Amino acid sequence: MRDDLPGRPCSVAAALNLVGEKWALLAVREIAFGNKRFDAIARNTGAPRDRLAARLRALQAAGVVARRQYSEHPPRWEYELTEAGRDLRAVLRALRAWGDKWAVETPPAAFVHSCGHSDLDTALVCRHCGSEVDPGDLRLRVLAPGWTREGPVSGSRQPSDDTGHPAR
Amino acid sequence: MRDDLPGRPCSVAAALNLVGEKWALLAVREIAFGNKRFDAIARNTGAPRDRLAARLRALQAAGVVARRQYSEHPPRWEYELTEAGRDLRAVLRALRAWGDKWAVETPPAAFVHSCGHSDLDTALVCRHCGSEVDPGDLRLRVLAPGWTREGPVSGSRQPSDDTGHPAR
DNA sequence: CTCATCAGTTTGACTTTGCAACCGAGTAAG
DNA sequence: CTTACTCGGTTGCAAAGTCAAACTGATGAG
Repeated sequence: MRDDLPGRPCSVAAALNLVGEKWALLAVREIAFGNKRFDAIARNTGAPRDRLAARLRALQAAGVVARRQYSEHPPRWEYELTEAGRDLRAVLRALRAWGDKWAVETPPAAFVHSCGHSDLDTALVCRHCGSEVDPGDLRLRVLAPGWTREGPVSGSRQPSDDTGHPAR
Repeated sequence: MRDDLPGRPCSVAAALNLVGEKWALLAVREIAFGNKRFDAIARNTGAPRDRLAARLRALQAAGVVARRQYSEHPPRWEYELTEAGRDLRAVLRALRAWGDKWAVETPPAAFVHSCGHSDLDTALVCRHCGSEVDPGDLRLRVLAPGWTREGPVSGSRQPSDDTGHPAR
């Protein structure tokens, strides 16, 4: 949507630009739980109703949720996740795992995998070599022109420094 | 830290309470990249310096980053990730994957796994049964008393409704 | 002496948020 | 018919958060 984000060009920043506002991910959480109606989302997230209305509109514009009328005569709407919204469940899983470990004493909810074990415990596996991924085995490659891992190349101005003469 | 969060008791909400403020995760991203100094973080995230200072203090209080003096005489500090901060890289990976797919045209950065392939592609595998986890195979179990997947049990007041007589 | 670096803080304008009340369409009870 | 209630929001306003730019203060380089 917006490309004029400050700082390093980054998918994380771009993602947060769409779903990083307060209450946005919690609204997605509730819809993913199957609570699709405005009142239920407001009650279960605790978000102020006006903020929630604004967030749901933004999420709709970002293509994360869709608004659907499920009753004509008492005019009623519900929100559902688009494919992009369903993909956000991976982000919610990561946040839940981190929060279970570092932000709460005892987990207020848990996932059960169909294999039967009552507590989901997962490993991240590289599809190419089949081995579990250790964060230390990852090397970042910066593809954005004018940027390195350390920052912008030697103080050059990013926006439209196409004058040809060296910066500074 | 804070338990008086509004809405459903949830590790996702608790996690966002600690790292969900604007710029917090981008600061963690930069520190994870090895850019530990205040100026580098400010430049590479684009965050206003006052906000960044506030976020770094909050992250320090949350135990996500640590502030270390690396030079005495020109008094200089650097930030580094604690174990909790390093665990946040999983959240950043999930956000990056989502952003790569849904928030940008072409990824501005990519991870290379030590196995040699230039683009990281991972699968989530259940440690118990060894098979890849399909989000549809997950069932949520709500453990928090007084709450179900749908919301609080029949309109009962959450805080200290231990009177014994039914609500409403 | 002057300029630059680093790590912030201060200032003042602006934007977002939270809260409570309200609204309108429709349903339900008396 | 009147009153009350549900759903899905909107409105008004004060408080809180955010922004960009300038400033501070310690130090070191030329």
